[in-house]
Amino acid sequence: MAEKLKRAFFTRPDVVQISRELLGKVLCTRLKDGELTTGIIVETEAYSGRNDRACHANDGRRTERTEVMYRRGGVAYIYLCYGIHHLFNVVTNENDKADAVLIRAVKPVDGISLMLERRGHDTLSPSLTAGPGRLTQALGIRTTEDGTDLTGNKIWIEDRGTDPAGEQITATKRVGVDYAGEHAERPWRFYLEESEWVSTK
DNA sequence: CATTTGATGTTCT
DNA sequence: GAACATCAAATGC
Repeated sequence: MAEKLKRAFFTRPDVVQISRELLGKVLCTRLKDGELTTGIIVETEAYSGRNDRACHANDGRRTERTEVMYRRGGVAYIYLCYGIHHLFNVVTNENDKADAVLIRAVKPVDGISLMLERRGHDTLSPSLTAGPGRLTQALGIRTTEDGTDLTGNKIWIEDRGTDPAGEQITATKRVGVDYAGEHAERPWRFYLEESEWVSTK
């Protein structure tokens, strides 16, 4: 039943559509300790490398940090936010088209005890994985995994047949990008309306 | 409760 | 120096 998403899913050109389709998919990690941790994606945001001032790689901006966004879809773009938080993005589109989807929240599924340990929590609550900096800590994702191939066996995404119905999906403006002017108003953030595991509503 | 503040790497001014 | 795709702890009602 569970099927790992293949390269062709990520190399498609419409990052906004991919962002919507990632809701209900399962983000999985099996890192150094060898233990599986997973969560259902409940909140995403789309960023386009062209004509989107909210995107780090907008209009061909190339730095050491943004270089992986220019690679072929299906790799991880992980960067340090505010010097503290490791934020995980899925790179999409073809080579030199710097699009990406930020994963903002997941609902824990497998390896919950390890996720609690990584976060220093005693009990299960939305603060475990609701938020882009929180879910990466719970899943053990760090900037050292930047550029990881998502068709490999360290970080990947599965379709377990848990896709939401269209009416469960809410589209709003993206969080924390007011500096992007009119582009900040685009409804490029998607989340599952009835989920408790969304960062903010 | 709500609001403020401290943490701090990368990028731009 | 300042700003930033954030979070948790402290402070103020």
